[in-house]
Amino acid sequence: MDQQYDPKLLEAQAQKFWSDESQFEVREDPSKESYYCLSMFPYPSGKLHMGHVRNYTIGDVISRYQRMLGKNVLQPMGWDAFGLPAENAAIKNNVPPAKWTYENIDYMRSQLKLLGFGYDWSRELATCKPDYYRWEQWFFTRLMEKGIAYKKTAPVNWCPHDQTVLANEQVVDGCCWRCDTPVERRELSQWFLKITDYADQLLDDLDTVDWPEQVKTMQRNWIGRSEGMEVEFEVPGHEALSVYTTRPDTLYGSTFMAIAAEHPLALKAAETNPAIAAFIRECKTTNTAEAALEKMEKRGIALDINAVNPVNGETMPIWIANFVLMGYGTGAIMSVPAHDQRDWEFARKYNIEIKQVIASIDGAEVDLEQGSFVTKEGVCCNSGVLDGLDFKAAFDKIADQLVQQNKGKRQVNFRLRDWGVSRQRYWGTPIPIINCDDCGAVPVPEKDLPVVLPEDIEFQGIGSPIKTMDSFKKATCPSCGKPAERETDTFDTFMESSWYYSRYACPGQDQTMLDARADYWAPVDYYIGGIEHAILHLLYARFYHKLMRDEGLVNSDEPFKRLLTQGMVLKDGSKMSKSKGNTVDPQALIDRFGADTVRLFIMFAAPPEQSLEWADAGVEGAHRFLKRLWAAIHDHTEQKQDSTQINSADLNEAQKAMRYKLHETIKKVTDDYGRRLTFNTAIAANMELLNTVVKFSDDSSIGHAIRQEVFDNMVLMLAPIIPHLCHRLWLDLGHGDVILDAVWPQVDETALVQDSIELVVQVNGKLRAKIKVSADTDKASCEAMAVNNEQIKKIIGDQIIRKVIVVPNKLVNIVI
RNA sequence: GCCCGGGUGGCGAAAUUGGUAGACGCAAGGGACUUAAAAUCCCUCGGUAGAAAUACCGUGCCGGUUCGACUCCGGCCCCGGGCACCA
Repeated sequence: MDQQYDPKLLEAQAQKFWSDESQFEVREDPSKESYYCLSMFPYPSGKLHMGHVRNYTIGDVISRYQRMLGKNVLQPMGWDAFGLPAENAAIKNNVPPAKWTYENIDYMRSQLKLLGFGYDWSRELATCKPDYYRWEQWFFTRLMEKGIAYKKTAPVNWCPHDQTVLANEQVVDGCCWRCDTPVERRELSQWFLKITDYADQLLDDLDTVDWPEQVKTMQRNWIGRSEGMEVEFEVPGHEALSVYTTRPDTLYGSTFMAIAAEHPLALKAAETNPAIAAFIRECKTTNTAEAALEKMEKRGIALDINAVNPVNGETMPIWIANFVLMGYGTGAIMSVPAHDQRDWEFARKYNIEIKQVIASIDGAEVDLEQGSFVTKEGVCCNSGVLDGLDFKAAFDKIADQLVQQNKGKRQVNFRLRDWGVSRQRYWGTPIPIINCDDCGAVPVPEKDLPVVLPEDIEFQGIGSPIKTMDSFKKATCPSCGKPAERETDTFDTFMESSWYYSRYACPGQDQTMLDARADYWAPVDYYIGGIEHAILHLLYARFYHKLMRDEGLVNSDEPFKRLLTQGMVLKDGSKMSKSKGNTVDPQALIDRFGADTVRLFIMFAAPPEQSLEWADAGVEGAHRFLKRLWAAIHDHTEQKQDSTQINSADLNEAQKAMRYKLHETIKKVTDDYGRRLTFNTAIAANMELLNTVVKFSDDSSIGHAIRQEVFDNMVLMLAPIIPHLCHRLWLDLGHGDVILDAVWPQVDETALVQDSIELVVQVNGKLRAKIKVSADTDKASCEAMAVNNEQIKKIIGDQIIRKVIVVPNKLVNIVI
């Protein structure tokens, strides 16, 4: 065995072995339990960052652990290759997005290989390749036929100077990031998927998945099911206004209506009122992002028309307000300033009546000078027939009355909005539509798919090049055969990332989107990725899975059985990012210390779900441990000894203690891997075990046998985390098999039997003494021994013992 | 603004079901080995007081429940993630 731990050599050897032997290529095998472990695939941005390293190390550790439990483990990798950064790079460096993307993929793939991740590379996919996105195009045409895909107008951020659509990210302080021109909101006709049709299923099926509760809560809140009423407000001389409210019990306190700038009533008023027209123009200068909308100053202008409150016939002014959007709901709301903070602020600003209709439950005075009174715990007042009723009773009473009078209906609403999938960009999947003057939007027939995105293009400044490319645009209507134009918008990249997990199961399949292999592997047993994807990506993928199920492509309801959301990698307290200039390049660390050190450190620094504070110095500590492990096993294997059976009955105290420590560690580490997923504590436990075994100086043949047992198990326990080193150490410890398929360590319960335990003695909850007692001493004896302990006697003195609490095998608390 | 998290030594963290706060590691200080350095090994290491034994204080802040609270409850402060066209 070599004297020095040489990670470069040893890692190259292990990786060559895995690759030559195709150790990670798997096939469907009905005789074995399958385990599909998936990490969120990366966007090929250039090179790996620490967040990737963390994500993929977690996935690799889980995969290797599951394999040691005897499962048929699939761990694939691919590239979320379409997206905005490629276009930005194209503009900046004058390189086609395709070329830039493929070069990044090549480099990042080589980095993943250096880190030793056990991927089945024969299944690799990139979403920008036609053999992938053709099925997405085909599926979209199926969704059109089913009416799930449809067209409507929706607002986008528009830069009037560059004449282009901007992503929210490209709007900085309300202005275009390139030319600083104030951004406008503009309505465009776009494709949508009816995710709202699946809102109930998406909500209900959350109960069936083993996900972190916080992620499920976020999704539930995002879907936002609410029970309320749609209420009609008459507007004399105009069409009635319909609004949705979850608080019909406050109708008597509604003192004004607010409508969106794009609302027909507003547009009509603008024709004759220049002030209103100007206000509407101003309203269009807000970003489409909800956060921006919520944070902006709330402003409005009154129309000279009134609505009629359906419960009491009172007239209410109608205002145009910049915080009401046409696209969400009906574009009109009823405002109750006394019991809604935003309405309160608006009413104060414009001197609108504030009328209290909910009284506090204990009758205490409500001060509406300071702010609104927002509660469901209260009873109605100033509300005619509702007076004295609580929320539920008032809701039911007014609902029944309005339904009877034909002025409203009960309605369940969702906050969730349909998924807009059109993007006015180049580097994405072409939407497979031909727009014909006579036939409208016609899907491209299956025989003509894929609609291939031209890759050999030049970026002429701003805007998608295919929008002006005749060779792409000119088409023949599949329906009537007349000249027509191909759709030049592309899909939202969330489309590609919504089904890639199932496509991994079907490599080489060029006849259908998915085949029977998808159901052997899917649903994914463990999905690992950043917490930043907790809502959008995961919700869209869940939706897509249900769409595929309803198309008969898969037979499960949910794509991801279990989910692990890893925390972010931080440096100096904030997220590592190029713009902040606080990135750490994993490559330099791999070059210097080897992949095992990087993997070990990143798993040791924090539990997976927690954010991880990067510390360069800690990496050296991880490297030091590997050197110590190498040296300890080296020392051990140098000593030639005959093999001896360990007979637990014949061991001396030190030998028993050593085996106790080993099996206690196996028990803890198995729990850490399998249930808790706290790899940091699993590593710490093995560090303790190493510290213990190097102090175990027993030259006897039994001592040697115990050391062999310790090292064998230690290497097995660490193999998923530091696979290269353990691959080598396993051979050096004399094993002829491959550690990848070795069986996970088993606890020897007889080694865990203890004669005596340490009992903690507290006085008034404070630790005052520790006493050694034989295991399973009964309560009364524990109490007697504690009270008679010299140390404890001194503390108690002549004070009276009021109570003694005994927790067997743990502690005694004496209350004086 | 709304939704979801987090806050423990000089630093990363541990304490799993309400039961010994700070395991493990980093940094720092002292020592051994060495011509020297690196590497390695040993010791100390939450704060205050003390030579020490020990005592008191200590898990963002304020209050509560409990024999006992980092852990449970109420109220605040600060930091992070998401908010539908970044991925």
